[in-house]
Formats: sequence, C-alpha cells, structure tokens
Amino acid sequence: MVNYGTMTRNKAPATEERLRDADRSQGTILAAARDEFALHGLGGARMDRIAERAGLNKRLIYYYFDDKEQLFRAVLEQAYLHIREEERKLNLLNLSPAQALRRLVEFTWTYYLEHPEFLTLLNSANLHKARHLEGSLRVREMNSPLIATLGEILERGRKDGSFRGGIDPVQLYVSIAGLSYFYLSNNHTLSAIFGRDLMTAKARHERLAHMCDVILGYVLRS
Amino acid sequence: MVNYGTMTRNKAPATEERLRDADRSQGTILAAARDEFALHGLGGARMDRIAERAGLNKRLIYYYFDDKEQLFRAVLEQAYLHIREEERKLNLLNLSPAQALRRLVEFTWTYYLEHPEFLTLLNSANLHKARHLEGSLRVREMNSPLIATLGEILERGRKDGSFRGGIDPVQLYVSIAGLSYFYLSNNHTLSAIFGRDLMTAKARHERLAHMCDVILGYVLRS
Amino acid sequence: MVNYGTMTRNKAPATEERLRDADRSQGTILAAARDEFALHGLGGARMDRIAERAGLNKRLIYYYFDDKEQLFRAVLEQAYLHIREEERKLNLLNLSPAQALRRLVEFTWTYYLEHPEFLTLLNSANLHKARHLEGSLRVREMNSPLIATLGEILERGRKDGSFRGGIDPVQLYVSIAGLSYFYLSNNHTLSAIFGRDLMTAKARHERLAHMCDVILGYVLRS
Amino acid sequence: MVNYGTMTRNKAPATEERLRDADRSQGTILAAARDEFALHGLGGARMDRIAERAGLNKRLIYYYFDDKEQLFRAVLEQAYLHIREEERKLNLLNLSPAQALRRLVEFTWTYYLEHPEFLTLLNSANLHKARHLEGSLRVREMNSPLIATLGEILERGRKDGSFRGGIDPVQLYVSIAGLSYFYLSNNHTLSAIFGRDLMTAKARHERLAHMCDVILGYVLRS
DNA sequence: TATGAATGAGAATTCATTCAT
DNA sequence: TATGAATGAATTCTCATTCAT
Repeated sequence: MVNYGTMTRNKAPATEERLRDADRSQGTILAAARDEFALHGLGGARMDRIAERAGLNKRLIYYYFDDKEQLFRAVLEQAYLHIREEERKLNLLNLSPAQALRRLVEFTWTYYLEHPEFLTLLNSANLHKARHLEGSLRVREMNSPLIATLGEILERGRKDGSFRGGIDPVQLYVSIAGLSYFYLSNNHTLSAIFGRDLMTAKARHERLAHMCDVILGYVLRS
Repeated sequence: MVNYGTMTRNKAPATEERLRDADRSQGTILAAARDEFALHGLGGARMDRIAERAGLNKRLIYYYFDDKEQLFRAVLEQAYLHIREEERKLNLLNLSPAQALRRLVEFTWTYYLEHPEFLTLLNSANLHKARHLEGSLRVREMNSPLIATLGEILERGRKDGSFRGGIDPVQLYVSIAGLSYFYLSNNHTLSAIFGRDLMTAKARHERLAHMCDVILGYVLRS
Repeated sequence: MVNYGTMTRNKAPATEERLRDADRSQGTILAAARDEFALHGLGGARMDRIAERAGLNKRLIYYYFDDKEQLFRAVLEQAYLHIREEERKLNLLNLSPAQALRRLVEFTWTYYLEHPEFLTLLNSANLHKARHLEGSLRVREMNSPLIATLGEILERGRKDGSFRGGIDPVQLYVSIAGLSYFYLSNNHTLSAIFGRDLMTAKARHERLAHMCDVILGYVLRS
Repeated sequence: MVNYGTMTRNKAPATEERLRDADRSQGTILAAARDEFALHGLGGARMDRIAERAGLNKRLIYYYFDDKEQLFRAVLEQAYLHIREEERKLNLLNLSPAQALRRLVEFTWTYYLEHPEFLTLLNSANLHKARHLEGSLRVREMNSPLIATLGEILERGRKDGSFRGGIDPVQLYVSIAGLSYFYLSNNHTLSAIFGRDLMTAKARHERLAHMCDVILGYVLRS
C-alpha cells in the first residue's frame, strides 16, 4: 500500500470517473497533506483539515498512510522527487559553464518561489532532525543529480580558463540553494525587520540579479 | 507585565527581594521557553514542558506572559536582542574592508553555530508569517545595526578601489546570513541526502572558508 | 446463513466445490475468531485481526456472521459443542463410581488445561451476562450430559455403600469444574500473588491430586 | 501523585466541603472506574463513562492516573487491598479448626457475593496475564495473610486428631476460593445451560452448605 | 508571588461496519 | 464467493488555559 497516486497501477479502473480509486485517493490526500504541512508545519497540521482539504474521510488517511508521521514522510519524499524531476529537465550541460550556473541560480530561485511549500516542508523536516528521511528507500533518489552535473560544469569552466579551480560542487550547490532559500523562507522576518517588502517584483528581480553576481563573482577567474 | 528578567522595570516592587524573585522567574521561564520552542517549534512546544524545564508552576507562565503566543513573542524578541547585542560588539569599522567582511561572515557562522535555537525560532516565526513581530515595540531595535556598518564598509572598499561598486548592503547582509543559515538550519536533510556528515570539524572549517571565498570573490574588484 | 463449516447445511450449493470453500471459510473464520476472543476478550477482540488470522477478507466475516456479536455467539456455541462432544466419549458408566469421579476430575482438568480458550470465552460470556446464549437453539445441547451420568454414578455409589447420600449432581459438577477452572483461569493473578509459578509440571500434578482428594474425600462415606 | 483517596494527606483542606480535593477526587475516580471495569471489563470500559460516573472532568483521570492501564492497575490494587483488609478482621484463630474452615468458606462466599466487581476485575486482570500486577509495589501486601493462618489451622486440626495431615494451605485456599468463585463468576452461563436460576436464596443457601460439606469432608479425618 | 486542582475543546487514532464490484 | 475502498461514530488522550487559594 505504497503507491501515492502518481504511480502506475496494476488493475485498470472500471471507469475513469470511478469514485473508488485507491491511486487517486492517495494522490489527493498527499496533495492536501502537503498544503497543510506547508501551511502549519508538522506540529500545527491537523489531520481533520487534511481530510477536509482532500474531500475524503479522515479514516482513509490512516488506511493508506498509517499515521501523521508516515504521511509527512510520504509528503516529504514526494516533494523531493518533484524537485529532482524538475532539475533533471534543466539540461545544463548544453549551456556554457557561466550560462549553466546562471540558469541553475535562476531555476533554484524560481522553484522555491513557486513552491513555497517545499521550503516549509524542509524546515519541518529539519526541526525533526530529518528523521523522516531515515530508512527511506528513496533517499538515494533524493540526492540531487545536479551535484554531478555541477562538478562537470565547474571542470569545464576551469578547463576553458573561465572558472577558478578547487571548487567543491556540494559547497557551491548549498550556497546557491542557501542564497534563495534564506531570502524566501525568512522573508517575513526579514521584511518586518528591514521595514521593507522583499517580495515586490522589483525586490525579487534585484535579488535574483544579486545572487547571480555573487555566484558568478565567486567562480569566475578574476 | 513586560519585564523579562534582565530588562528595566516599571513597577516599584514591595521589596528588593521579591522583585529579584519575579525578575529571575521571568528570566527562567524565558530561557525554558526558548529551549522548548527551539526544540519543538511553536506548534510542537508544550506549556507543561516549559514549566517543567523552568522548574516553576505552569500558572506562573500565564501570570507573566498571558499566553503561548505572547510567550513566543517575548522569546523571539529576546533572541533578536541578543544577537544584535553581540553584533554591536564587533567593531568592524576598526578593520580593513576585506577583513571586516571576513569577520562578519565568521561571526554570523559562529553565532548560528553556537545558537542553533536562533535558527529554529526564526523558522517558527516565519512559518507564522512573522506575526509575532507585528506591533512589537522593539521591532526597530531588531533591525541590525550592521546594515549601516556594512554600507560604510562597502563604501570604504569602493573608495580604496578594492571593492566593486553598486552593492546593496541589505542584499549582502542577507547573502552572508543565508550562506550560514541554510547550511546549519538544513544540515539534517542535507546530511541525509548527501550521505555525508556536514557537521564534522573538517566540514565546518571548509564551509567557513568557502563562504569567505564566495563573499570576498563577489565584492572584490576583479 | 448459520452453517459454521462442519455442521449440516440447509441450502443446496451450486457445486460441491464452492460449498466446500464456503464451509471451509466459515470454519477458518470461527477458529480465528475463537483465538482472538480468547486472547483479548469480546471487548478487546478486533474484527481486523480476526480477518487477518483467518487470512480472509474482513467483509466475508460479515457475510457469514452478520456482526461481532453473532460471531461471538457462534464461537461460544461451538466451544460448548466441542467440550460436550468430548464429554460424551468418556464412558464413565463403565467404571466404578469412585473411578468414574476420578476420571471426571481428571478429564475436566485436562480439558481446561488444553483448551484455555474455553475458559476465557466463558469469562467473556459471563461478563456479558450470558446474553449470547439467550435464544440459542442449541442451548439445550449445551447442557452437559454429564449431569445425568453423574446422578447415576452417585446413585450407584450410594447403593454399594461407598458414597454418602444426598449429593446434588449439579452441585458436584459445578464443584469439580470450579476447582480446575479457578486455578487455571486465575493462574496469573494467583501466581503473581503467591510468588510461585502454578503451572510447572510439579504444581499441576499436585493440583490434580489435591482435587481428586477433595472430591473423593467429600463423596466417600467416612 | 499516588494517593487514591483513602490515604492520609499532608495538608489539611481548608474546609470539609472543599470542591478541590485531590484526595477525594482520586477516590471518586477510583470508585467509578472500579464499577465501570467491573461492568464492562478492561477492554469494554469507557473513560468517558468513568468520568461521568465520577461526576468529574475526564481530563482529571489522566491528571491523576496517566492512562487507562494505570487506572486499572490502581483499581485492581485497591480491590485486593480491600479484601485483604476484610480477611484480616476474621480472627479465625479464635475458633476451632473445623469452625474456622466453615467461617472461611462462608466469608469467601459472602465477600464474592457482595463484591461481584472483585470477580470481574480479577477476570480482566487474568485475561491480560496479570501484567497489571507486575512491578506493583503493593503486590506483597496482596498476598493473603490467610495462607499462614490456614496453615496454623490445619496444623491445629491435625494435632487434635480431627484433620488429616499433609494438606497444602495454598491448595486448600485456592479450592475454597474456586468453589465460590466459579459458581458466582460463571453463574450466568451455568444458569442458562442448566435452565435453572442459581441465584435464588434457596440456591445460594444450598451452595454454601454444599461447599462447607466439600471442604470439611476433605479435611476431616474419616 | 506562587501553586495544585480542574476543565472544555480538540486531536490523533481506532473500530465495527458498509459500499461497489 | 470474495475483496479492496470507504465511512461515521466513537475512543483514548492532549493541550492551552482557568480556578481557587
């Protein structure tokens, strides 16, 4: 009973409009749970609200996911799976090293911007010391394929003389993510403290430009 | 009833002793609450546990802080006050522009490392859209004095020809914070996914070096 | 729909095979239910677990037995039917009166020992004031044939001068049962309180000997 | 927080009619729980109903007793404590050996008859393999003082020539208890099966007489 | 100032049972 | 006959908060 809606099923359903569709139900629950967890955190999320969001009986959540913890785990796994899927579509190796880095910074920024739930889910996961990833069979799949790609990009840049050498792709990846993540995840406190709205279109453009400058400024041979 | 132990007080107490008790109790509660909120988040924190941690009666928490929300607000304010206090001690303007930036990166890293509760508190605050900072009389005091200092440093660096121009001190401040914050706040998920411990002494040193390189690489005129 | 696997059936089945399946399923369910009820009592038994034990779909239980109460009733009836069947095989009238009584004490003891589920089922039934026996068509069959036999044995013993007179066979039957029942049914609390294991081979032998002595000591003319 | 109402308290309450009386509340809860457990067993008992019976807030039960299991444990302990207290009042050693045994049979019978909850509580405890007595600090106090007394009585009887020798007081105690216990605890199924009411005044008198005959018939030297 | 007792609303989870095929 | 999906009504337990002293 670990299917989560998006996977293929063995038995074809009687009709497309079938009310009783295990796969679809699981998917609906997962989506509702993702929203609820994103909005309230693991501790603040309510199983009742998840059921309501999903338009399904609360009991069904337990039928498919056992308990709140497992549900969170499933949500988290799916969130990772999704971003990894998107990353795979980037085809960075078709670009020049500098262009590739720009593209990555931009992608990261845009993905976080459009998927704020991803940020709060990760925050919740970290609050709980990532124990929801422990023993996950899919944890390997969550390792970003970008690390390898990034290594390749850095190597190419170094060879063509544009990039400095000795850059750890993991460090760079974490830095690229961190520059976007912190700005967006902490946008509320930052906005409150600086007394200025960090989410206006202008502010967002400035941030993206700044981040590109930071990353490129770092890697480019001076 | 907004005293929080170490701050100035409005009400004249019956006796010095009683006052000190009250003062100490508030401080004890705040510390206990900070730990509990840091460990479990706002939603996961338990008033019972806070009382237990503080070794004080639960009712007393309500006596001093009205409710959980106000208590969190107080904890949050104090956390900001504390880091600002530390920042004030930095005396960055005594250093060369490049040295000052290095020092700031290092300070930020070290502070976050030594005060992990600060990170989770901010995460909680942001999960709740920073409404705990709304209407805070102290919110102004929370604005980092470093922004002005940073502007000064950047200006000096530009003038002496070592730094590039056109750098927004707020953006830079956010970037410096973000580079440390994300690594430390998300260390559990990152460690799980990369399959390597990001908190070994070696890893920490590498991260600090990397961050200095990134920030300096960015600001230094090439 | 009152078949229970091994009993005669009213409805002609479509095919022999299908019938045997249905028959077997009912039997499997009954056995699983008996074990579950024995282990957890009526209130603590779980329909889910019964289905799981039986390796059959939960819905099937309802198909055959309507609800939990009816299922318990069926289990209880079968339990009685089984012990009565065993009792019928005793052929006590072939033995001398005293030997017959010894044999009966021994049989009761052994049956309870080997069928601990019988004890807990009866306890559950009594907790519910035996309402599961109400209106049972088979309740007559549950009346022990031993009562009549016991009357005959007592009469023979009285006539041959070995037994005292005026013994009510029902009282004697209840006493024989009670001596074994209490020891075995309450063995856990008794063991805990006396601080000695009442179920060692030695303890069991001593108990059986003691019970024979008690019963014989009572009936034998002194 | 393990007081249970009947014990002495440290602080004298402000008034006898005080509403907030920890001791009294615990006692009230215990009594309500005892009745509920006796009526429905551990599995069938409802915390809601216990609160309702007690006329107290459900939450208070958890405040004092942690959970259902601990509550049952407390009820069980108190039940044992109570019967032991009554047993202590018997003063059997003032009677002749035969009279003492008669008195004990009678007491056991009467106590069980007047405290049917004791029987169902023990049944529940045994269904759960007496794990509620495990680690009980009071389990020692639950050991009947009668065992020693019974040994003394048997010894006296043997010495004065009226009793046979070699009788294990534990076996005898279990037998005396079992004769009453089974009749009363299983009275519903027995009544149903024999088709006769075992609880009429006449039936009860006959049972008591029979049990005395059985026990005395056994111990008396023939 | 300080505290143990008490509570109502809610929260996760469970359970017998039914639906639809 | 057999089964996976679905549900409503509990049920245990929790939690922030208030009472009374």
